[in-house]
Amino acid sequence: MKNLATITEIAQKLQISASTVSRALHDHHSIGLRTKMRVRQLAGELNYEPNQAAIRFQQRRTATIGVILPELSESFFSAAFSAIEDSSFNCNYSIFLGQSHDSEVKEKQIVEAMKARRVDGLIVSIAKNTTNYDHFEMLKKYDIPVVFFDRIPNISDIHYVNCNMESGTLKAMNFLLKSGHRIIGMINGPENLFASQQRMEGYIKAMKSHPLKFDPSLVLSSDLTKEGTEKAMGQLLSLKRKITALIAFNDYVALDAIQFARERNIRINEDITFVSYSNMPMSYHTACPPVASLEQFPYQQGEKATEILMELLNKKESESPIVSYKKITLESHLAFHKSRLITTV
Amino acid sequence: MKNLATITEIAQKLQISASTVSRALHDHHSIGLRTKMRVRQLAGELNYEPNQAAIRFQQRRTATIGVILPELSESFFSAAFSAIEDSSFNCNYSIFLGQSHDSEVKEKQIVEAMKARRVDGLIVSIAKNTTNYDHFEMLKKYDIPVVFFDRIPNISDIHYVNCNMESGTLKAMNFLLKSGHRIIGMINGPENLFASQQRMEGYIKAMKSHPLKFDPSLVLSSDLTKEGTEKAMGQLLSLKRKITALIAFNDYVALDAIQFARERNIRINEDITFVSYSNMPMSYHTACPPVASLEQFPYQQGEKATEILMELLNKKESESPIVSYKKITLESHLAFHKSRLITTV
DNA sequence: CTGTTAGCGCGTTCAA
DNA sequence: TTGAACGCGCTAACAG
Repeated sequence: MKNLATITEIAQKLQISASTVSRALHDHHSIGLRTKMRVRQLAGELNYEPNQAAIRFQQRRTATIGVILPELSESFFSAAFSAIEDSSFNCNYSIFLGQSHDSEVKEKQIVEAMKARRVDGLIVSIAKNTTNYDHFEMLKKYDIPVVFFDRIPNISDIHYVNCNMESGTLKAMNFLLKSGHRIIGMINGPENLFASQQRMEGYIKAMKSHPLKFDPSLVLSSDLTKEGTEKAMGQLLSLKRKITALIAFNDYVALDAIQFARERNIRINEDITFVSYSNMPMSYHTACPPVASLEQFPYQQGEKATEILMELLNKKESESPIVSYKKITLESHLAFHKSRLITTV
Repeated sequence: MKNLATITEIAQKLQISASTVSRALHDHHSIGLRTKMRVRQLAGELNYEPNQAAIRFQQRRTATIGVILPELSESFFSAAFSAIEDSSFNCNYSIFLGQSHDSEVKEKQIVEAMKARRVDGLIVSIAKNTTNYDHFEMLKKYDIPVVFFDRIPNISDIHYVNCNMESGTLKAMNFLLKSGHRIIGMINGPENLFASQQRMEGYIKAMKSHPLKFDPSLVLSSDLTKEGTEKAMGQLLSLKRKITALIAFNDYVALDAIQFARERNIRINEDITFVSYSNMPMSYHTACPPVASLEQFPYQQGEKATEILMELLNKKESESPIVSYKKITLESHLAFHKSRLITTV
């Protein structure tokens, strides 16, 4: 059984030609019912399965998409991946997955590897420090479409899916402002991320529209490491203007900031109210979760990204030139942790 | 640039044969230095890259391994995957990843898809309810080696890497017994999992060797859902013999059990001391983590599994028959959460 | 309705 | 040191 049956083998045994067998198996209209039956019968007996390697080689497509993510251990990304996996499974696409671990160098290596593998298309959430996009631009020459999601480059000629972090931040800010907070700190992410820029804009707009003065010293940025967050938090706490609320780049940053604050005997969500992004499920079990977190719909983002990519791949087949870039932006929404049964502190 | 350069193209431009080009690029000894240089020069100019689809088709190998896991959102599995990814990247293998989401049906589908894709080998951690292993057995006929890790079937003719959960449980039990606990409950996992059976054995051995009577009513099993765990926990709490310690199948089960207990005003790690398995990093931020958790070394398991698979794939090439099954068992070790700075309750 | 032929890109004999 | 020929398994254009 080691040597799998081939179309030629079936053809020989049946004393017909390989192409007839091929057509029979594909239910081609011009094949006689009798022949079809015979072919299928034998194919079944021999346990025939098409050699996809041969087909893909011949068709010049791999029916494979590459997915590049920063970190699977972050629940946002594992959820997004699940969506991509499910969607592409339905379309009979397989997935090559690579983690950049937030390194631009690794990201480039993965892109190279995927290009060499001739993936049909790519779905990407960029590393936190990626500032140069040549490795993606280069793919255009090879006709490999790229769809970005969530962590998207701040350039215009790309396809993407993301969440509107500006309006999201506005929602978070309005909630805090309505609760009476006036001195609101922010630990933002790396400045090159579009999502960071949007958070900043949202922050500024909220302050100005209230209207309050925008104090730039209240907005710091973390490199998303524990140390980076602690440094930012330390700086914020040492300001003369004492913050009564803090917006953190995401739930992981919030966790680090909260722990840092607790170690300094700050009462979480009393002395300082915390709000963050990404609404990870684990927050439910966490000692002191932020009061609220902006839901960013990882599953939906993954689904949409796959959808767009599939569209692009179909267009490619029909040879019509790509006219425009697909851009989808979801509205995030503020999720409160009221469901928590356990109150701590 | 859409049409990539081929070996034939280079050959034509250089007025030599394709095979010469092929050999030149492979640094074959029998090619003249001059020809080699010319070929490489032009290959560089044309941005030639070998068409891996063609090569793999011709070599009858895909240089791809399939990885099947229950859930990427569990940190144990995302860590293990990272290891597999890193290791196989170094060996120039790509990875098809599929999540079973703990469904036996989905698992079978993925195996089918991977077989159709002709992966060279498979690394698998089985779904919690998988009791029938035919879909893996069947792969032997196709000469596709499978290496299991962590969640392994309880059958003998397989390759695997796992942690010794019997001795691990012994360690956990001895810790509890030394601390004075006599009535120790256990919420185990599904009984078909070998790891569950090992936990049970460890539990019994610890009790008997102490010596104490083994009370079967103290050991329940959860289907690993929140509801399943709560049901088990409810049953344990309603026993006449009141437990003072509990061993949970893993940190997620522990989280659910702990929350259930808190809702009933049980003081965690005072009224009941919790110990669990898998030592997930997030426990650090958790409201009431178990006192200790057995480290199961996901990264090492992933590494070892890949190593074994690579060995098998090399052997396959050299046509020597597989004589024995590779089995690696790591010793787990009890990790205490003393590093936690935050004490709750 | 079916067979013949050709070719996808590459590596690998065998011959020169 | 090089070239010609072949085949991997399949599909598709062309020819009956």
